[in-house]
Amino acid sequence: MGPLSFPLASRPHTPTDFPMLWSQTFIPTLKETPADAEIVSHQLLLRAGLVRKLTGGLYTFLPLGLKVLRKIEQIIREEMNRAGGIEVLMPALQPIDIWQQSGRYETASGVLFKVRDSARKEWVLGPTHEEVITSLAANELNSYRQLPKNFYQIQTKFRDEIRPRFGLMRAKEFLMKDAYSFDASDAGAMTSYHKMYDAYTRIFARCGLQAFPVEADTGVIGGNYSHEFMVPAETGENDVVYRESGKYAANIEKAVSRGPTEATPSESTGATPEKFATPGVVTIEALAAAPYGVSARHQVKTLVFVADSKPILVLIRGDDSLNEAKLMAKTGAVQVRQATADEIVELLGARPGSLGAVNATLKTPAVPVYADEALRGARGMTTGANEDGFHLRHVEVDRDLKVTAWYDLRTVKVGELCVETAQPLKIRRAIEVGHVFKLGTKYSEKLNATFLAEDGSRHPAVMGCYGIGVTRTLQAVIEQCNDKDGIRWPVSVAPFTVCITPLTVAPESQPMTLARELAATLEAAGIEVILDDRDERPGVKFKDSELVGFPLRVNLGEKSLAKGEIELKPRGGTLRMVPIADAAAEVIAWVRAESARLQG
RNA sequence: CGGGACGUAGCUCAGCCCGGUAGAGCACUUGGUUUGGGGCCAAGACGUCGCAGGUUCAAAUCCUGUCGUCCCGACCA
Repeated sequence: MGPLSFPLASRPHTPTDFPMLWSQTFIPTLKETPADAEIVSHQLLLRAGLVRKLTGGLYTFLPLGLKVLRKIEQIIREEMNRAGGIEVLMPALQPIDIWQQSGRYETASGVLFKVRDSARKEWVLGPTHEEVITSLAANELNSYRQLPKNFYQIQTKFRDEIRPRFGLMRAKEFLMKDAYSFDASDAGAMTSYHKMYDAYTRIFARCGLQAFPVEADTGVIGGNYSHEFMVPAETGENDVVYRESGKYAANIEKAVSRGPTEATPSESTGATPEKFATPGVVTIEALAAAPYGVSARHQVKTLVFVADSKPILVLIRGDDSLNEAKLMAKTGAVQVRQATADEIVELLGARPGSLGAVNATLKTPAVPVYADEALRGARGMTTGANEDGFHLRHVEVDRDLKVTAWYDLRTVKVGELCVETAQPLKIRRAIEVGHVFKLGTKYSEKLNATFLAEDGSRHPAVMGCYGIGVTRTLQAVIEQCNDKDGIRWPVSVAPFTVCITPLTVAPESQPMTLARELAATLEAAGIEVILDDRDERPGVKFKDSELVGFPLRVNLGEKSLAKGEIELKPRGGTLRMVPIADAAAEVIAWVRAESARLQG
């Protein structure tokens, strides 16, 4: 210790701070499953004493939950830094003017938490930070020489979720890593995008998560450069369309196929549209049933939407369902909602169930009609007559309807064929843990984030944004790594790697003495240890350590110690006896091997 | 915002239909016993039955309202 060494108010842990004693921290495990937790990861979050609910969508992180969160954060930091990210921290409280400038004060109003200060001035709690970072860039990034830059932060986000659910999965307040790249060119933006894509792949692998990139909806911004990182799980809120063998995978909002498995009728009868009575028939199913027997495939479903305040008609084959994300993306509409019954009657003169777009039956021929590609060339179709209780048959779409534009608007179904390979597609549920998105110049233009190029010309920076739900990732790990006994943490994110469990805890007893020595040795080797010093029966300690999910438990009991042995019990693995003298080395070797498996 | 379910001890729940002294298990406290997979025995503490109003001699129980929670849907940068 040199003359400049002095005790710091806050110093790193020293061996005297260790080991962490179970009795000295706070791990309130629950034997029974809390009634308001539906999915296994939410139940285990509560049962293992990681979090407690304050109220719907708001959670307190207890010591163990916080430790896991910090470990995930650290993995994210390391990989973001490795990929050239620069860490910053932006305010959660934001002025509304930048939101008005970007246009999202209106379009995002559904999720914006708004607050007022004592002067009654309005502010928003940030659900995301494009506006803030772009304001910074507008002031600070003025030359192509400063580009590219990729700023990131790990920070609390606020979203006024209509229905928070599943614990941390969808919360009103949650921890997010968000990053924003600024490039001088489109090509540069693509490079930044791919760097983040690769970083995300490594991050989730290091967290022990099986997460897969899938093509994602790009909404009004368009383009093909958006991927979501998905963790397969039945409890997820997303549907992913994928090909068993091969690379294609897409969010169902974006997914495409070669079309319906059964062809659209195209044989002409030569007949012209004929009105027939269908009293009380207001569903596809009813028209398909006796006595009408018009199969769903032979029907044209007519939907009325209000897109950016203007009514539109959307046509889908009767057995298909509309994909609203596609509708918004293809029409460029920012806000789309289904028309109300009153609006529909006003527009078409009939109530839902008898609607159609046959030109001759439209009161207002000027209303735009968007039709799904599957209806191209359709003949012999049946659709509503725009008169309650009547339908039209012998409808030929090309002849009888005026379609403003044809788009792919239908939702892909299981078994349809991959566009590229013609192999059948499958669908499964998944949890979205990350999203990479090439933004282009939408925000840099609106918030004036421009730079001077080498030739003196001024351009908006080309942006990308990249998010990881940190708290959601934590829960996704639990959702993927558990069994009937509890959580099975990957070593990389486990709150403690090793749980040392002396079966008698008298201070001078052999199990406790050896436990302390082993803990010190392991800590010196950089392994995080918790020592279960509680005076509980072995069964209680075993159950608790398995519920919480420490990767390796080391049992020190008088019986095996008498035989010169210590027991190693990997979580979910088999018990192994090792000589006392070899125990530390065996544990270190085990932890190194496990850690190596998770290095991305 | 629509549909459904539920609010009783720290937790899981019974009691409610058919109104009449507030219950069980787990957890907690004390004592004893036990000690390699959530022990056993005994004693104890813990409740304005979510809240407000109404009906009634009498309300956890019936009625109305309200707040909260969970699920399905709508919504979701």
